[in-house]
Parts: sequence; C-alpha cells; structure tokens
Amino acid sequence: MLGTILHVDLDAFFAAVEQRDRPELRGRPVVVGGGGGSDRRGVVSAASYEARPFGVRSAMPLRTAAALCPDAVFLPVDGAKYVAVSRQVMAILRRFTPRVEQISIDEAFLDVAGSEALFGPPDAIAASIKATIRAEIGLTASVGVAATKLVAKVASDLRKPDGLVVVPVGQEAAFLAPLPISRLWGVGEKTRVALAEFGVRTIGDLAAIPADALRRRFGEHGAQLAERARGIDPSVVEEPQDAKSISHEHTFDVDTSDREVIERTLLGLSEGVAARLRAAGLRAGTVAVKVRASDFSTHSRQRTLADPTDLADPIWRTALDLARPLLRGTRVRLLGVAASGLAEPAQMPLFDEPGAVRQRRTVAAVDEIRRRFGPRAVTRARLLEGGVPEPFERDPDRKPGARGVDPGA
DNA sequence: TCTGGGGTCCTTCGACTC
DNA sequence: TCTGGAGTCGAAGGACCC
Repeated sequence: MLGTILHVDLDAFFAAVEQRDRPELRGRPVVVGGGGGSDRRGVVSAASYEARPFGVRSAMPLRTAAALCPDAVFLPVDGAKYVAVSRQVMAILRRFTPRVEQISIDEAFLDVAGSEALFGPPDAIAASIKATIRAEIGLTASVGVAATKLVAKVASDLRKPDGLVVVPVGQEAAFLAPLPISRLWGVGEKTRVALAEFGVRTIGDLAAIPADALRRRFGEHGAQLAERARGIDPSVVEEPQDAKSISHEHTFDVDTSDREVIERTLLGLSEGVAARLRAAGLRAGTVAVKVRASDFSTHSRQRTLADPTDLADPIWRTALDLARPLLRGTRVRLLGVAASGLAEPAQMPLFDEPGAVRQRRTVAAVDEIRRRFGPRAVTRARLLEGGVPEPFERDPDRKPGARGVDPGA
C-alpha cells in the first residue's frame, strides 16, 4: 500500500533555468548567486550538477566556489524569472490535486488522496508530474512518495536529480534507519554535533534512543526528533499560513562606519519593507533592526509601535533609534530592517493626523508609478546618492510567508 | 578565510501584573 | 504597605530551512 503524500523538488532550480534558457551553458558548471561576480561578497544559491563534483555547494561563499571551480560560469540571481517559472510548475501540480502546499520557490507537498480515480496510484501520479514538468517547462524534478510529509521529503532528496523514490506504508522507520542523521528535517550542524556526542550517526541510531532520554538532553526538540526518526509526522498538507514578518537586509561590499551610508541604507531597507507591507495590505506593530559587525557578531533590537504602520518614515525613524546604541565604535557588515506583528488596518481613522491624508495619497501614487514602470521609476533623492539596495523585485502576487527565494542547490 | 537573504520557531530572561 | 509566587508578554538570541 502506498501513502498519498508527494514531495516535488525541482533539481538545482536556478542553475537549471539558466541552462534551459541558454543552450551554450548546458553541460558546463554553472553557479548562481549574489550579483553574479565571483569577486564580491555573496554565497552560492544554486550550483548545476556539473559544478558539484568540484565541491561547489549551496551557501558556500562565491569566492570559495570560484577557487574550487575556476571555469564555472557565475550568474546573478534573476528572482523575477525564477518566480515566473515556479508559478508555471505550481500550476501543473494543481492539475493533479487542489491540495498543494508550496513550501519554497522550488518545492511543494501534494496530497493526492482523492485523485487516484482520475490519475492512478500515487507512484503513477508522481511519474506523470515529472513527465509533465519536463515536457512543458523543460526542467527535471525529483519526487518522494510516502504516507507522511517528513518521509516524502527525505525520499525526494535521495536520488536527485530526476529521482522518484516511493516508501510503502509501514516501511518508514526501516527506510530512514540507515540514512545519515543530517538528512533528518530539523537536524542542522549544531544538532548533528550534539547528537554525535551521544554516538548518533544515523537516523536509526536516533530512533533507538528512548524519547525520555532525548527530552532530558534536548528538551521538547529532542522528543520531536525521536518521533521524526521513527517516521512519525502528524502534519498535513495545507495552505501556507499568512506571513508573520517581512524583512530586508543588506551586506556591504566593504564594512562601514560611515553614518551617512548607514542612515541611507536603513532608509532604503525601510522603504522596501514598507512597500511590501502596503502591497500585502498589512501594517506592522513591531519594528526590528539587525546589525552585524565586521567580526560577524550579530545584534538585534525591536520595539512595539504605538500606532501600527505601513509607511517608510516611521519604520526608518524607529530603526535608526534602535540601531544607534549598536553602532558605537562598530564597523558594520550588515544591516537589516524587519516588520512583525502584522495585521490588516482595523479601520481608517475618522480624523487622521494633519498631513497624513496627503502623505498617504503621495505614497499611493508612488506605489502606482512603481507598479507600472518598475521599482526604479521613482526614488528618494537621498537614495540616489548610491550604495543603497533597491527593494527586491519580487512576485507582486507572492503571499508573504512562503520561504525566501532559494533553490536548495 | 569566509560566512546572502528571507523567513519560522524555540528558549531564555527580565519586567510587569495579579 | 510589603513580599513572594505564578502567569504573561516582549525582547533578544540561536538554530534551522531553502
């Protein structure tokens, strides 16, 4: 008997899209990341399968990737293009079932219970999905089929690229047992090292430890890991929840302590956050700043606002105020601005503050111009002085809350 | 040596309230 | 009026994911 949960994962997504669109790149190592140059700060977002034998992996600094694979073609991340392709793929998935949970730009869970009469058993549906994506989009996808999301996800990752792995119902624990512990959802580098002290190398090693012992050592997280190691995952395929926060951050090419540059950057980031808030019809109740120093130490400060806002100015002023104590004597590597406590405006005030109505009209007009002519069509004079990131040009219909743009190289 | 950007969730701690 | 415990909430940091 087969489970009805499918995990569909596009292979080396960003790099594969570039190779699809530029035939001269096919068969060559392609690295997508940052601004595209291998000489600037940034990390690998996606590496083609030709680049991987050289040791190039996602999240690796571009400079390291260039040292490992000097012949690779380095390309910038073209967010808008990948979003468009992602939409086409998700539309294909929805032909097979309405129960689709997109978890990032290049992967989704499907529950095909109820689709079997029309499309056949789950493994046949998985094969059809792969064939349709290849025929209509020109990309390969790997699919895992299982009774739970957790096992389907591990399965899809097992035989990349172009893989199809089916785990029959009841075989979950046996399937997971021989796999290295790092393949388990929720086990990152820190947890892997901590578990190694327990003698845990494989998922089976973890499953053999009593849940109580794991709870004593790792708290609730440990108890959860014990369940996952046995293939137990009660979560169901559902619509992604609404966003809980919206943020923008920027890493400087060269660390800076220049006040003007810092203020201008915070303004640009605040503009980006505010624009996304307005596009989503939300206001932020809390503003946070993040400051990463040249020694990579990272500090954040947040403040709850008296009046939730979707305007750049109050966000910027709050961010400046919060950042000031963190900046003394610091060379700054990265600045970030985040909005949380998101909610739809309760009601338009009957008597707005003086000037607020005019300000809202101006902001609405600017938003409209940017929507029609692009994000660079209108900008503040202060931001023209250079060095400030433009707000990321993302899918205007994208629901905030889906995970960031990353192909999982 | 180098370590992006955009998220979520969890833990800990201190302030505050009852 | 003071004190201590319990519960709640916001802030900060860390781990993790793609």
